Amino acid sequence: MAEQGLRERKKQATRRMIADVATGLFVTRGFDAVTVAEIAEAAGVSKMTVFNYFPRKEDLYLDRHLDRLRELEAVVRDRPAGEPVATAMRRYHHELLAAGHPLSGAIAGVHGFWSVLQSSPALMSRMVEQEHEIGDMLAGVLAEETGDEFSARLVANLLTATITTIFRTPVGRIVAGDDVEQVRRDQAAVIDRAFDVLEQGIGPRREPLHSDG
Amino acid sequence: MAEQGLRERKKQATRRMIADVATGLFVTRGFDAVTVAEIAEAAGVSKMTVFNYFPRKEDLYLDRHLDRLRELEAVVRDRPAGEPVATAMRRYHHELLAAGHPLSGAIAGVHGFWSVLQSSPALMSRMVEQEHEIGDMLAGVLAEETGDEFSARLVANLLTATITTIFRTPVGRIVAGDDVEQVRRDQAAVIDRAFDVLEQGIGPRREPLHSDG
DNA sequence: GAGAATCTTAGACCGGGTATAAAATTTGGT
DNA sequence: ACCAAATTTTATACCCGGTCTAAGATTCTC
Repeated sequence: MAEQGLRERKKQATRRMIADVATGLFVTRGFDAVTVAEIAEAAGVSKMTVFNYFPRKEDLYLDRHLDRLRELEAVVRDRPAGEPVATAMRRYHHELLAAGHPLSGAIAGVHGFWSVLQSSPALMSRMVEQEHEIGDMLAGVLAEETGDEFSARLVANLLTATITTIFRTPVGRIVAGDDVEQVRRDQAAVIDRAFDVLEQGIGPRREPLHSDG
Repeated sequence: MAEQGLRERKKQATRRMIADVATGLFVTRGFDAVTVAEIAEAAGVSKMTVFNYFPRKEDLYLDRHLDRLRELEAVVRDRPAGEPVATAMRRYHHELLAAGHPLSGAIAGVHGFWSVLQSSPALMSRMVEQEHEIGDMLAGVLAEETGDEFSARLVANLLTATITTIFRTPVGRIVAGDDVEQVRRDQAAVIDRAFDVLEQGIGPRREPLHSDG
């Protein structure tokens, strides 16, 4: 997989070049105001070639999805034996945050990224679809582990809801104008509160096991 | 709101007529194979008029969404004071099931409905969007009640995930060929299991407070 | 270097969706 | 019952995303 031929290397380069050109146009003029024909021309390539690499226009902007999907899959698959999924996911999100990763949502750059996203319903819709794909992936992995199709689906959907909430909360605050540093500091608590609710449920809080109140 | 003029009554009739004609064409020939121009012609109306009533083609098929949204909102808003949201939602879904309502998902008709839905990515995508709108509505109502924006969002997303799981589980089974009566009998347990997980979380099961076996 | 396999291209084409301005219809007042 | 204003419907032209096709260019394999 390391030693690729010239053809494969050219393809990867072309793919990245097209996505970069497109993203540049999107951030300066907005998603809807840029046509695929324009992108093709600016990238020195034909319209068909653009669609060759990116089946939908939206994929030109949301091209990191596959990487993220695979990473989340690895988080679940490679967790220590016996560890609950939620625990692994919680740890992973704390790591993302500590590393200042864009997907933590608590970073200055999200402003530009998100404003383009928000400006186009098609783009938002595609992102929701991608979140849904994450849910499908999780459901598949969990079903493999436990054999219980229904529980897997349920837990996967709850997990996905938690993850998207964790991501969108800081993004929303930063777009709303909150101080990025402050958002970043708060984010660890956001992660923990979200996973606490996921693990313990939204029902009325139960008294501790050996009640002494 | 009861006594409408002639104009308003005609509009409602036209709207329903167009949706019915469209649905008829969709179920016999598939969503993608029917063009909006065809629908307009079959309904004896111009293409522009179709788009006047239904902004997107997908809305011609998923035209019950607004009703459902308002009903779910009423479930939350009109629940007895002090009752947890999850309790109200659980009760509502049991009622849907007992009434044999299509939105319970456990009814013979879903087969046709769902196969059309599945045949078109655009339709599926639109439905996911609608589920998302339910989440937004719930988040809004809960935020009004508690004032805690973040918790509201989180709970709303978890609730939405639960609801969609409850709906899709029987639909999936019926489409897969399971006996409808059996699915219907199982559905009450599905609802309870789902809400139990929502209320108590996916974490390791805590021992009951005063264990009595 | 030849031929097979693959990638790119031009160009025509389809269908969803919008814009515009004119024609038809309902409304309310008299 | 008629007229004028408001609203709805219509025809038409148009844009853009996306697909199809067949031919041309490039890379691979032997």
